[in-house]
Amino acid sequence: MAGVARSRGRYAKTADRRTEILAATVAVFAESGFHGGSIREIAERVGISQAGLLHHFANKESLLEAVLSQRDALARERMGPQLPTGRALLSAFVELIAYNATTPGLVALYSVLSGEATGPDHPGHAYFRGRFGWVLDLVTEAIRAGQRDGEVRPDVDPEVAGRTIIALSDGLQVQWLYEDCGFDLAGPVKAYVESLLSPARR
Amino acid sequence: MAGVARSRGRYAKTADRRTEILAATVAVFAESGFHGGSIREIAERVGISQAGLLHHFANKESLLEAVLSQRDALARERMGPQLPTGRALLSAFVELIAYNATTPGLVALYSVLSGEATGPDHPGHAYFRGRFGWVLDLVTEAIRAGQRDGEVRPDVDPEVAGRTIIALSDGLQVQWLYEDCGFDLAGPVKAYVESLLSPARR
DNA sequence: ATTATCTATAGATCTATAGATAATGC
DNA sequence: ATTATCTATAGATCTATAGATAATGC
Repeated sequence: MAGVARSRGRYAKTADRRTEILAATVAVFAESGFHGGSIREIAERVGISQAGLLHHFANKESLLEAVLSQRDALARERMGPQLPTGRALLSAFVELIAYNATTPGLVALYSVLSGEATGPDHPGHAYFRGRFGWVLDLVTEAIRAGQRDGEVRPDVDPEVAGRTIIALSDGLQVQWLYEDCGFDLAGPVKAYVESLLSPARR
Repeated sequence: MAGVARSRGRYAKTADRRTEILAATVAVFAESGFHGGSIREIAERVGISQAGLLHHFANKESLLEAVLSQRDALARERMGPQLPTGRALLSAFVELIAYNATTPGLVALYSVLSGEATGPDHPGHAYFRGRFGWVLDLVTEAIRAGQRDGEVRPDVDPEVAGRTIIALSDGLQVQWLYEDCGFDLAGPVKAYVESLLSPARR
């Protein structure tokens, strides 16, 4: 369409500013949740005014979306371009939990928001619902593949074991936060995953 | 002390009113969390004014305390006066999860609040921290007792397995809420607990 | 006479916008 | 000239209190 002004684009410092804002958002939502945390608090930590922050993110929900998709991008980056399956995916899952233990802030963000967003009216509800769906499919399918290849014991129910791995990981992270990161987060997940493997392959 | 007026006590209807208020509080906190839910919303569901509600509970934190201790009282009532140990306690734990599946509102209350209260400044933080502590002790000790009696496999690490049972239960409840109660909540817990038992005793 | 409940409101947030000023970069 | 940031503030909550009225029960 004619008449649509082309914008000059963001200044050089903007990318860093947005990164600072997202880091503060993670911290505030991780401590207080979406409802409990305020834009003002986030702005204060960044050292700018609340209105200044809203120049970069239109509203509170944009902050939530940005913080959730940033977390996904980071995880995807860690996992590489294509996901493994079978036993290799289960190992990658365990390693991801071990990696999570190095970023307690992100663990808190995930635990607080996934609990808070359980209600259907929460702005993060659809995100987590979708996430639980595809993660379960991914893990369940990996177990099936592992069974076809003889890596995973044939008497394992793929869906039950898939749910167990995910629930165990999520539940442990909450425990870990209440215990001030005082135990090996990945240990129990590793132990459970190993119990699924065929004896010969362990 | 002299001069302390003795109060007449509550009216007959008060107990019921308080029960109604607590039921609405469970529903509201379960949907929106402590920060996201408002006293006004609770009062509205009961059909009284907000100030009328605050005649029965001094403030928002009192509502939280009341709702948490009510949940504990209910669980204690279900478990009976003295707790079992060993294999019997593990079975009781599985049955408790199966019972939880009949009260989705309480499951949501617990999941939302335990996630939200992960931050040390949340008014429910101390409660959940304490709760995670004693539940872990209880389950870990039961596994040790089970091993002494030959009910539980000797190669099981009691603390790791204890954490696993608790994390699995908590994580499953969150999954279950996102999937609209669409799977057998206790199933995976039962399967895991059985995997801990000595082969001869299964 | 005491408890239960209501209306009204103070005081504290909190989100988001309007409009002005400062900084950046074509 | 456009972007970034600020101050000021509107408008919507939300919690909790003050003080009045209605209901209950000694």
